[in-house]
Parts: sequence; C-alpha cells; structure tokens
Amino acid sequence: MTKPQAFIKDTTTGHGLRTLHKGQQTKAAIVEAALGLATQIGLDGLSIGALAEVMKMSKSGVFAHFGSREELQISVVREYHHQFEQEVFFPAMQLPRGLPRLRALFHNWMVRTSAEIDSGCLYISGAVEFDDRPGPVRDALASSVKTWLTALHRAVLQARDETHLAIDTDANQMAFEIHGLILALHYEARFLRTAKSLHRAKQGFEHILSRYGANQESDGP
Amino acid sequence: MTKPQAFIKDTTTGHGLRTLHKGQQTKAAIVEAALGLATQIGLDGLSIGALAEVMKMSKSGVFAHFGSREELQISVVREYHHQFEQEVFFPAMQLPRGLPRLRALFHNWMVRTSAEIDSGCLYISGAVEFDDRPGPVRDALASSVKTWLTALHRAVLQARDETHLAIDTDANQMAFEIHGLILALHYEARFLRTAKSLHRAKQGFEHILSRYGANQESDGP
DNA sequence: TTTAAAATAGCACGACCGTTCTTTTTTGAT
DNA sequence: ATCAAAAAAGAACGGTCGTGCTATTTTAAA
Repeated sequence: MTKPQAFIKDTTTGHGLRTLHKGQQTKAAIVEAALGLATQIGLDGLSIGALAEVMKMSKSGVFAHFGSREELQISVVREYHHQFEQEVFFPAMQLPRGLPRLRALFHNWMVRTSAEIDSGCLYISGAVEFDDRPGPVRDALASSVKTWLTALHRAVLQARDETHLAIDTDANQMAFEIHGLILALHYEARFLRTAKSLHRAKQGFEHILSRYGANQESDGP
Repeated sequence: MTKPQAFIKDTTTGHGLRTLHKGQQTKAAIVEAALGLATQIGLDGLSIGALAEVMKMSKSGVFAHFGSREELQISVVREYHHQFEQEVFFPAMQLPRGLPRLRALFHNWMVRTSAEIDSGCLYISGAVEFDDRPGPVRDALASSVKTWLTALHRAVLQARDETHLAIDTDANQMAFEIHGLILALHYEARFLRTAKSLHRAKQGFEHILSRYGANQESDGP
C-alpha cells in the first residue's frame, strides 16, 4: 500500500529545495482513503474519527494535515476532480474532434457512473448535500462540475463545427439533455437498482444524437 | 398556524371510539415542520433537537410522538408522498388519458421541482442520502418513488394506447428520459443556479415527445 | 369538579463530533 | 552519531446527537 519513499524522491539538485517528505505521502494516502469514505457516506458524512480509524492513525494525526475538516473536504473534491479527469476527460481527448470525441466523453462518463454503483459519484451526492450550504466546499464542488460541463459543451460545439451535428444545434440544450441521462442512470441504477439502466442511458444518447442530426445532415457531400 | 380542534373532531357517535386527540394534531404539526427542515438540510440531517427548537417544544416532547428518529423520518417521507400526490398526481388525473394527462404530469412535476429551488426535493436528496444505507427509511423512500415512476410509466402506456404516441414506443425508455430531464433541472437550477434550466427541461420534453411520434403519427386521418 | 390518561417537560446518559494543546516519536540532513 | 524539524500521538474541551427515565402539566371523559 505505502510506496517506498525513494521512488517518489524529488530529483531537483537538492541544494535548497525540498524533497518529497514522508508527510506528503501520508497526506496523499489520507486523501485517497477519505475519497473512498466520502463516496460511500457522502462528503458531509465524512468524519475525521472514522478516517483515522481506516488509516490506523490518531484523530489529531490526521487532522494536523489539513487544519480543518473543511480543508479535508476540499482536498477530497480536488482528488475526485483529478481522478475524473484521468478516467473520463483525457482518454476522450485522444480521439479526433467531433462526434468520436463526444461519444467517448459520454461513454467514459457513463461507464464511470455505472461503475460507481457501489461507490457513488461525488459530483452528484455533493450537489445534493451542498446545494443550499454556501462556503468553500460548495465552491470547490461547483467549480469542478462547471469545468467538466463546460468541456462537454465545448465538445458539442466542436461536433457541430465538424458538421457532425446539425448546424442549428443548441449546444447548451444538448448538454443539458445528456446530463439528464447520466443523472437518471445514477438515480435508477444506484438507488432503485433498476436492471437495464445502462442500456437506457445508451439508447437515450442515440436518441439525442439523432435528434440533433448526427449521421444525417453530417455525412452529406 | 394551529387549527382549532373542533374543526377536526371526529364525528363518530363517540360511545367508545376516540375523538381526534390534541396529541395527533401536534404530531401532524411536527411532521409538517420536520418536512420543512428535511427539505432544507436533508432527511439525514434532520435532528430532533433542531426540530424541537422550531416547534418550541422540548426534545423529549417531540421524541415521544415517534419513539425513534427513524420513525420520524418515515413519517416525513409519507407526508412528502402525500403532498406530491396532491400537487402533481391528482390534478393531472383530472385530464383525459393520453397526451394531455402525460403533459400535465410532467408539467406539474417540473413546476414543483423548480419551485423547490429553495426547498429541495426529498425524492432526489433522499435517494442520494440513502442509496447505500439499507433500512426502513430507504424502503419507504424507494417505495414512494417507485409508485410515482410507475404512475408515469402507466401514463405513457395510455398515451400509446390512445395513439397519441407511436405504436412501438418503449414506455420504460421514455419514462427514463423524462426522469432525466427532471433530475437535470433539479441539479442545474438548484446547485449550479443555471438560469434557463426550466426552459431546457420544457424543450427537452418536446424533443422526447416528437421522438416518440407525438403530433405526427397520432394526429393521423 | 373529579380523575385517570395522555401529552409534555426536565434531566441525565453514553457516544461521537471538530478542534486545541502538549508530549512523544520519527524523520532526514549534517 | 547529532540534532533540529517534522510528523504523529495523547488527552481534554465544549458541543450536539438519540434515547431512556421520571416528574409535571394538560387534556377530556365521568
């Protein structure tokens, strides 16, 4: 579980700059464990005591790395953002602009959402928990979500520019409808345990694509 | 706020059967206040102490009506179910089967969801809070939600039977997509405070309707 | 008006919470 | 090996939580 320190050691010349201290490693491990807890019981339910128990550390030992519970929660949000980028966003960026990339974005997002059936999506649970609780945690969460939704919106625009979608495609509207599919997938799969939710989301996406003229106007001369 | 007791008095002959006691009135008032709290801070965040303060009662006075926090939560779910029925379901049932009724169901649902921008939807927040926490509260919540989604599904089936929708309409698929619109509306309006969410939901519904052949095959010869 | 029952209050309990302070252990450069 | 700094532990604080127990007050039927 704990990586050998030498592996991560900073290679800077070392005359005055710090190497990667032990504390930063354990902090990273704590955040990782905290994310695991938060996706199960929610960002709000995340307690330092429970986290300390998981880490086999003392409460104060864990606490010292963050200085406040709020800072811990923000760290968790940032960690989730990072993982989301790695699993959903970057892989899709490898594909050519337009429909292929848009399809990949949705596919990766959907797979992650349904894979999270037993772990929960922080962007969804966090939105519910912090929707009327102003503060830095809400801000961090909203900022991450907006970054992602903006990326999705941009992908739709590009698909339109590549003439893979109808010229009059309303990108905001299309992104809204796609977002709805993911939310319904999460709701019905995770809460209601409905069987074919993944299939429903896939099919819904195809409906949206055909609505906005994919593979119709786009393949023209 | 508190209704005169005589108004609610049971009209049974009274030889042995009880009239409606004071306690049941205050219990109803407590549940009402609890629902107000729960839609703000969540079913899970609902605390007896805070509720007692709102009611200007003692903690134990409130507690005695329910016997456990869980029972209080279940009462709140039932109250929400009742209100939802009154505001969304029953009014739509007044309209003729088929497209008019389906439109009304969605419209009432949507209006309620957006009107709840400052109060929260218990079916959505509750789903997130209890999706991996088994128990009677989750069961009550899931049961209510399923009842409602089944009613929506039935309305789609009827619209198909009335030839207001295409004959090959997949009712479950359509209900899933409609559900997604409501969830996206709730998410973007309530958490992200996106301006035109209500418009997006309306337009999304029209897209779904046209996808499933409303006003096309249905208005035939 | 009397009286038993129902409703509410008061108090205490153990548990967990986030946080602070002090002390001990561990680290890593010299 | 030395030693200062970093990391972790330990103990305690005030607070809130749900809940049980016992008194007190209120209700409503006789």
